[in-house]
Amino acid sequence: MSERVVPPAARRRRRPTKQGVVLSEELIVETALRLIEEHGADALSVRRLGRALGADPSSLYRYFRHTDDLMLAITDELIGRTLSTWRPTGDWRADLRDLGLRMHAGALAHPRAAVLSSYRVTGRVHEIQAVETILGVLRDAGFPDPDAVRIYHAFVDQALAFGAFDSASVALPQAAREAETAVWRATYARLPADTHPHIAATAHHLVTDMSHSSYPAALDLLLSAATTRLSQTKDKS
Amino acid sequence: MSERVVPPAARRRRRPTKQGVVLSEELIVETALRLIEEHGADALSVRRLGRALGADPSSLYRYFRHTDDLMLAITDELIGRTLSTWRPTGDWRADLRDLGLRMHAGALAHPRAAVLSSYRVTGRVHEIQAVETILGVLRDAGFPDPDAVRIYHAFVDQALAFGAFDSASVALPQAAREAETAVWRATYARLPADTHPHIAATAHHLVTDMSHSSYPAALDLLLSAATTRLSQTKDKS
DNA sequence: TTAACAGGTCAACGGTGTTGTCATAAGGTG
DNA sequence: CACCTTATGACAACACCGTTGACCTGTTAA
Repeated sequence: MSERVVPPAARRRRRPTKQGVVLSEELIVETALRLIEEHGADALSVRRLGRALGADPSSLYRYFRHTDDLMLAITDELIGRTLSTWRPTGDWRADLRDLGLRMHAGALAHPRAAVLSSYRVTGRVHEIQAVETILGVLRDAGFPDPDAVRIYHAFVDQALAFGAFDSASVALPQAAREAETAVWRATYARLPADTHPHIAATAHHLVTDMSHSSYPAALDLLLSAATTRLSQTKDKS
Repeated sequence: MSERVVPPAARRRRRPTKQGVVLSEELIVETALRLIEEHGADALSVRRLGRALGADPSSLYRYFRHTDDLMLAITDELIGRTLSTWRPTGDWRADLRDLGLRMHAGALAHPRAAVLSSYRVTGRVHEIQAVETILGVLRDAGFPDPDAVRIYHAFVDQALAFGAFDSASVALPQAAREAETAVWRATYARLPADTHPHIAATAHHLVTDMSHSSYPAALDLLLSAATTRLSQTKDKS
């Protein structure tokens, strides 16, 4: 029992399950994603996944050591989908802006999966490819290695963190989501100026601004700070 | 059974449990927090909490409708603690930096609660107080209202998003957490330079940098971009 | 042709949140 | 003081969960 998972390359004996399904890593990941999107993050359990696949739950342990392994495979699949259509143009700032917005949009397209997976380090192919590409964009732009790594880290984490953060709102039950947007109109917009002068003075801006994601603004702030830093670096040399 | 939770004000008959403990909402929240701190994030379950309190698990349902209710009560307690000791000094940039770091640290101190609650808008007193204060800091610094709101939004969401993001790693089962840090050493640091030149060139920086939170760096980038914007605004007037 | 074994199934273990039911002691009332 | 109401704790049960050891069988390579 010490090792029941066989590397994908060595898989050959593809016996169908009792219900006639031929399992594979891809099929399992695909089905898991569908399950999450259709029935919520809580719907993902080994038993339910087995049922959805037409296989005994324990069969899945031939493909994944534990649930966490499966989660990582799902995550990597999502990273791959996000990057598959992105191509850097040579303008580092525009490229990173585009990529950041894509990552954010990608998370929002699969909010329930994003909430579970955004913070994981997979060490799988798609992730490695992404790291290499982004680092390349920054180093080619002229950032010294320590800056490149620091900005890479902040950039990626910001995109992932906001992706998960905004996904969490989207994944909320509809009633709860509506209740939260109502708070800005019903509570904040009605605070009297004598007790809460700053909120009262900006109430109009708050109501319109708080209903959107702040990620684009945060991303632009990060990129403009990076631009400033790069020009300072070039002045010195 | 439609309503087994009695509002705190109406509680009078404080009968002790079999083991002699007198339950209360405060005691339960306190014990839950202690449990998380002492035995890790996974240690919080209704059954374990009941055991720690010396009460039957089902007794807790007299105080909280479900575990999520308990989670929110814990979160509310934490928000209060985080803000209670912070006082703005008049230096807007230093004040926001301090507050951001406090919010982030507060989340990390109770990761399991942070993950579940960071993205919620409560509209309660502590939250309103925080909004008013932060907006005041920005407007007093000289930011025009639209900028103040935009920067406020980005600042708060970034602190909360990174708080939840970094908490998620901390809340991971220990084995998974160790596996992730190992990935940087075992996988990324060993990629050959001919296939992954940028990773290979910065491997040393990656290994040291990726094991820390990037929030302080992201926070500084945001604040320095805001500073630049403020000076541009002042030039025009 | 046959032997090895990958990959499926089955049953079980110890955990989880949650609820219906019951017992009882606390507290108000006369 | 005695009585009645009921808040609140305890118990048992339900339906799940992830995971594993043992078993069985069809596929494949020799």
